[in-house]
Amino acid sequence: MTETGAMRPTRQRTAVVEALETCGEFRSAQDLHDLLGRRGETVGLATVYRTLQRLVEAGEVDLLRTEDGEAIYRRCSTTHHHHLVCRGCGRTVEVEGPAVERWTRGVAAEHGFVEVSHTLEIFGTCAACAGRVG
Amino acid sequence: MTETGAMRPTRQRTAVVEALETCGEFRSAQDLHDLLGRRGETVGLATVYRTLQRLVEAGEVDLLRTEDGEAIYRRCSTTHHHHLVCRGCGRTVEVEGPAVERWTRGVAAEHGFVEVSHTLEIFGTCAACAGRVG
DNA sequence: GAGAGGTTGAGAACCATTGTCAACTCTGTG
DNA sequence: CACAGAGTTGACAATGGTTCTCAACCTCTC
Repeated sequence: MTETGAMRPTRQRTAVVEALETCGEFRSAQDLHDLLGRRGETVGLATVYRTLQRLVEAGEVDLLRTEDGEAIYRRCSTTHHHHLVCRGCGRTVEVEGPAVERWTRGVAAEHGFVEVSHTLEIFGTCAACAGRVG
Repeated sequence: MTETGAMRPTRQRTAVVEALETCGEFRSAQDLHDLLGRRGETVGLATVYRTLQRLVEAGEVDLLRTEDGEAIYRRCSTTHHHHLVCRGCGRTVEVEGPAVERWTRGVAAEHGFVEVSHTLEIFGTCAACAGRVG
């Protein structure tokens, strides 16, 4: 366990963060690993997973799951927000919904729940992808 | 493909549905398989998975994912709804939020997205569990 | 530049889930 | 009832994402 340990700056970590930075969309760990390989930056798959895990814990990266349970990651703003994600190309829009936040808190309180958290993601097909197919 | 094919009533399917019915909480396929085994109802694991899949497609069972991506299933009402789930005991409350539905559709439309779907789950600690600990 | 301890990577291990396929069960028909 | 045809089952293999293992390797400090 390295609860509070500093995260040493290594070539590999820099590479992973950079990869996340450049491709602004949600990507799986394996995608990022491939992407790094094609770029010439060899980083072990295990290291990619470990680094992403750390970043998620640190709140610097958002983690969500596709419909079949695969984990996908994205560099995001650190304020609380949700995502509108295109199923086709992965294009992502960060959205905020104060009303929704209020609603969830209200519902939870109404039923006597405390320590409330929630997940809310919107999936759809963006205009570009919808036009491309039929 | 059995798109519209009728679902034949078999001992195994009845058993799975009954198992879901009796334990009202979200359970993984493996849990249900074990549960059936202990009950004396032998049903193959593959069959449990297949049956659950069918039920989800038919909208008779709700599927959601734990934080580590495992699929869990629950017999639910067939109208569109979301869940307020207790982290401690798994107690589940079905909730509806017309305003949220409207909001998600609006946000999606605003960004030119079509074929929109969304996931929204609320996690918290219910009054009983909160009282029990600290 | 030596020591201590975090970090890496190749491959094995894990584990939920899905595929395979021969045997089996239903249901409708003659 | 026998029969055919189609859906269903289950033991087991195969997949595939993710984590573990552990010896070799960096980084930092003194």
